[in-house]
Amino acid sequence: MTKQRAILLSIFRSDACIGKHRTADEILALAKEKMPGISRATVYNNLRSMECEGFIRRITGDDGADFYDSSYELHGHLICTACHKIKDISTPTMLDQLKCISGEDIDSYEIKLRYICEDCRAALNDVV
Amino acid sequence: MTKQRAILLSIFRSDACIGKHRTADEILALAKEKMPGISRATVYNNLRSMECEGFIRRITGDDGADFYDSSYELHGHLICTACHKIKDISTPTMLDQLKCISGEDIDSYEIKLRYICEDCRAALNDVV
DNA sequence: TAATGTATTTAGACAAAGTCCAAAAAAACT
DNA sequence: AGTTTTTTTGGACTTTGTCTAAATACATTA
Repeated sequence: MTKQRAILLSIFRSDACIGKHRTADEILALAKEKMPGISRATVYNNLRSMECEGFIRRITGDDGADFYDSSYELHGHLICTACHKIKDISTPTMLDQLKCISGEDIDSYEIKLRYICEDCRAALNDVV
Repeated sequence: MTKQRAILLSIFRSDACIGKHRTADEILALAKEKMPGISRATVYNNLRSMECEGFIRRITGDDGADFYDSSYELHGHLICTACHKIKDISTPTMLDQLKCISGEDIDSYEIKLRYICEDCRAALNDVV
């Protein structure tokens, strides 16, 4: 266990990440607070291995950057198309259901739901 | 209607795209066959507007390039984690179900199912 | 704990995918 | 035809992430 990896693990266990969705660059910035000299490559390497090992989950972002999610529990994501904020949504029976629909042995899934969140809807109503 | 857009629309209606999943660069290459001087920016601009208008659907790729799908019918995608090929999967009742689960007015969704396809499974079995 | 071998980190170059810009061209409108 | 609006163009630029080889840190074995 290197110092760099320990820092990254602790970041994912901290309030900065629990229940949130961070880009690699945000994780890099958080890591630099604890270890200014940490290299971008190290952060990317570790994010990849932590993803493979199941510590974190990667969400492919709609435009550009991917996001990392500290929960590995399979779940969906609500994405507001106005403010781009992401919320988790629990989908406990989805895996079985998707296996059933597809007739395949699904290893994992990614579900993104696009909507306008309450805040943005309120803001739009104010304008109109 | 510009000539460039007409070409792009015809590409999406052709065998080169129906039932397939193409990257922007592949679309650019197909467009250049019909109009060698067409600009990359034009293809990207049109892909974006065609997506907004509902002619095509964008699938955010797992690594790097996004894919375009000529069917705008909401459906899921089976993605083989070995060969990266994409197959469509029909999900007719999913939108209602997701609205119900989330309690939100979902505009659209994206579902990616990760699995090992039949061909790759067979190839793996041969090795083992 | 010293020596050795293995794995990880580092900086920076590199690559891929896509965006942005201002000028030119084409299309649409009157 | 003349005017206005929209689209296209080429190329520079940005963002996100990968690669590489040398240096360092870690782990292991004695």
